[in-house]
Amino acid sequence: MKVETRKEEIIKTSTILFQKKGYSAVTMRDIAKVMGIKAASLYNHINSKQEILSNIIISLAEAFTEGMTTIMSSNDSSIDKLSSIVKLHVDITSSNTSGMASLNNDWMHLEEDLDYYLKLRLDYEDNIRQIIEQGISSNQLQDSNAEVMLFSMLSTLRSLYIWIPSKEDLDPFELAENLNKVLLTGIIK
Amino acid sequence: MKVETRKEEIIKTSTILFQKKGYSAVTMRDIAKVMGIKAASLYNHINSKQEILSNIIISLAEAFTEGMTTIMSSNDSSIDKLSSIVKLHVDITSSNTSGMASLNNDWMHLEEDLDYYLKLRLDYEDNIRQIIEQGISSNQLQDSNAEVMLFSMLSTLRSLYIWIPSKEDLDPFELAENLNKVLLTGIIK
DNA sequence: GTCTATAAATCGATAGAC
DNA sequence: GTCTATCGATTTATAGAC
Repeated sequence: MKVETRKEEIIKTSTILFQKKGYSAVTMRDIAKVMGIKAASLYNHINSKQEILSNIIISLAEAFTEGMTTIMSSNDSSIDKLSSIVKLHVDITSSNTSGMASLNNDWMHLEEDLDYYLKLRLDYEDNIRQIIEQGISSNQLQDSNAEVMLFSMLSTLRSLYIWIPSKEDLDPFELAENLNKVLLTGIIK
Repeated sequence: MKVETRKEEIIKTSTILFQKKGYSAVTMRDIAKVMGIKAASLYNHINSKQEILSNIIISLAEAFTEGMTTIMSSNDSSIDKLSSIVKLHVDITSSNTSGMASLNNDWMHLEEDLDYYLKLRLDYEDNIRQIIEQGISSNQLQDSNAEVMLFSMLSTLRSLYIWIPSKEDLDPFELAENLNKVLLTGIIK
C-alpha cells in the first residue's frame, strides 16, 4: 500500500480543483479548505502555487515523452506506431484524468518550466508528424494532408480527459480499440 | 464599412486576451491598457467583466445552434449532414478564432448564463448523436461505437481554434474538404 | 467618454507561537 | 505540522470631477 506524503496529497487535491475552475481561479485557500487545514499550512510542504502546477504538468509531459521514446525505437510499422500512441494516451489519461486538464489548458501559466514544457510538446508532435509522413511515403496511409491527419488525431487524444471519466463502463483496452478503428479507418462504411 | 461601437471594441480586445491567458487571469486593467484607456473607463460601456465573457460565449453558442437547426431541417443524408457540421465549425471558427478559446475553456466561469449555455451545448451534442445513430441504422456508417465516433469528431472540431490561425495558407473551403476526408474515411489506405 | 481617487474584498506568501 | 495574524499587492467596481 502506497503511503501518500502530504505534498502528494496537496498536488492530488489541487489537480481536481484545477480541472474544475482552472489554475488561475483556484486559490490556496480553496485547496486548504478541501484538505481541512489553513492556507498557511500548505507552505510547510510546498514552496508556491506555481510549484504545484509545474509538478502536475511536467510529470505528465515527461510520461508522454518517455512513452514516445519507446515507440520510436521500435521496428513497428507506421500504423502500429500510431496504434501504440493511441494506447499511450488512453493509459496516461486514465491514470490521471484531472491532470490532463491542466496539461491542456493551464500550461501557459507555467513560469520557470514553460520553455522546457514547450520543447517536450514540440518534440512530441514532431515525432507523430514523422510517423505519419513515413506512413504516406510507404503507401500505408492515404496521400492526404499530413497536417490535417496530425491535427485530427492529436485533438481527439488530447480531449480524452473530458470524456473518459463519464464513460467508466468502457475499459481502457476496449476504448483504445474503438478509438483506433475510428481514427484510422474512419466512420463511413 | 462597419463602424465598431466602443463596447464591441472592448469585447474584441478581451477575446484576444482571454485566449492567451484565460478569463480568470485577465484583469480589467489588462483590457484597458491594450485599448489605451484606464480600467474605470471600461465601465462606461459594459457593466461587468462577466458581461464580456457572456457576450463572447453565448453569441458563439447561438451561432452553432442556429446552424444546427438549418442542418437538421434538411433532407440530406446522414453523411451529408455530418459534412455540413464540419463546414459549420470551420466557418464559425474562422470568423472568431479567439472567441472559440473562451467557449471551450472558460464556459464554467459563466454565472447567470451558465445553465442556458449548458442546455445549448447538450442539445447540440444530442443532434449530432442522432445523426450518427441514423447513419448506422441506415447502413451508411460503420457499426462501431457511436459515442466514440461522436467524441472523436467533436474533439477535432472543437480544437480547430488552436490550429486555424497558424495555418492561414489553407483556406476554409479546402480545410473543410480535408477534414471531411480524414474524419469520415480515416487515414489508412 | 475618460479621468483620479478610492472602497471593499481577496490574493499569495511570511512570521512566529504552539 | 498546523495555527493565528498580518503584510503588501492586486482585484472588480463605484463616485464624482472634467
